[in-house]
Amino acid sequence: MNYEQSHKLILDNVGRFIDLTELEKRKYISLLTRVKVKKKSFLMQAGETAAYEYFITKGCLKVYTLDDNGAPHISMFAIEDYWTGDMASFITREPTAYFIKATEDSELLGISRANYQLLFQEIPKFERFYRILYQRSLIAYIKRSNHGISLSAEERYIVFKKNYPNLVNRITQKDLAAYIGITPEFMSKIITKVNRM
Amino acid sequence: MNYEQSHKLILDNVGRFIDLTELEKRKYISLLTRVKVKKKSFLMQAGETAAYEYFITKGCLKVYTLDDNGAPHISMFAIEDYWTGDMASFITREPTAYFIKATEDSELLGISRANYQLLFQEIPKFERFYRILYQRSLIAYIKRSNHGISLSAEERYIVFKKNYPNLVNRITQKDLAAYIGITPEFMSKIITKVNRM
DNA sequence: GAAAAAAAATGAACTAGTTTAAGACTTTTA
DNA sequence: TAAAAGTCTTAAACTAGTTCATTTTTTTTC
Repeated sequence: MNYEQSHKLILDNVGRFIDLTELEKRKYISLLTRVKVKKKSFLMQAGETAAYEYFITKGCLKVYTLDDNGAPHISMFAIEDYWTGDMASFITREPTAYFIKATEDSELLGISRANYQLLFQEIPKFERFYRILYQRSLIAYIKRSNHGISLSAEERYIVFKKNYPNLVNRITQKDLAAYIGITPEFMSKIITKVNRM
Repeated sequence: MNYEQSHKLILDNVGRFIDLTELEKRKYISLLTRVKVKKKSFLMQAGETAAYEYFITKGCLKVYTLDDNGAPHISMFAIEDYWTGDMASFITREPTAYFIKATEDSELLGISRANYQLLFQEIPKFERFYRILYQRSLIAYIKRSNHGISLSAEERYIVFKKNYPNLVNRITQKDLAAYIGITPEFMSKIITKVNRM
């Protein structure tokens, strides 16, 4: 994927909520850093401070923590046209607890902490963009945090499959289990059962 | 609680992220509606469209859904100095799935959908206020949605008690169970066990 | 302040999800 | 392209959390 294509993708994404002039578009693009991550390599590791927030132009990554027993808990899969990073660490500068690892060869556009602040000074419209982006993410997370607590594992799997039908085929069952919050063994049973229905 | 006190509370809350002139403060206050809710009565019920977003100046409310079996799942407790409502319904105008019920006599300041939009036109600084408010809420919800999936009920209780030490004594064990995502019977066992430790 | 209603505690029988282990299948790497 | 490493499946024994039923304690209401 070339520069022009990836810039078009991010400008389209931003364009859903705010209108930018040509000059503003060029200014915005100039604040972004292009990043490539090979499959199985890390974009971020626990202990680091998150220096960037990322927009994915190609590929797929998993964002996860390791619990006290060393078991992974995936908090999101990030694919093309999605944003990722650890916002808590990005904002507070405290070390992150997350790993972000590419599950496919991926390409991203990153914005550094300094440029993120600069962006609001130079193009205040971006306060609105992020206000709306965070508002929508919040709605999605409120739903997910309720589902996590009130649905059974089987129901969580059915909801995930319905919401992200394409993603199911791009990730391993093991990773899906770490996202749903169950063991790979039980994930295998659920999939067998649900497909039989 | 009189008008002046409740206005001071909300202006202090807003003042954490943006600075307003006296004129802007008066303008903002003029866009708000004062609401009182008696203990056990509803601020919102499933099926309605959320017409307001609320700031609580006094009291405590629970935000919950009822599942297919009629069992309640509490998604948040809202107390003084917190914001509540159903943002999804407020934004999309779709009917809400939530009930919001006062667990104590409560007082709130509401902003209507029309005034919320007007606010951004009249005082664009509020894009920034909400950008930061939503960003922080998002960080909290990401954490909660991960905890819901990766921690045991006992751990979720310990985390809740640590994060909201005062709230624990203001709500019933039954409501806490509906928040933690377990039965009241198991909640009772966990509390007995944790207090024994 | 007595009666009624709701919340909390306890226990026994049950179910959803875990653990451990082993074999079959797939993907990666040299 | 063979070997190694990782993923998926299956099954038996286990644990966290549920369900149902009963009693005690606390709160609400008139």
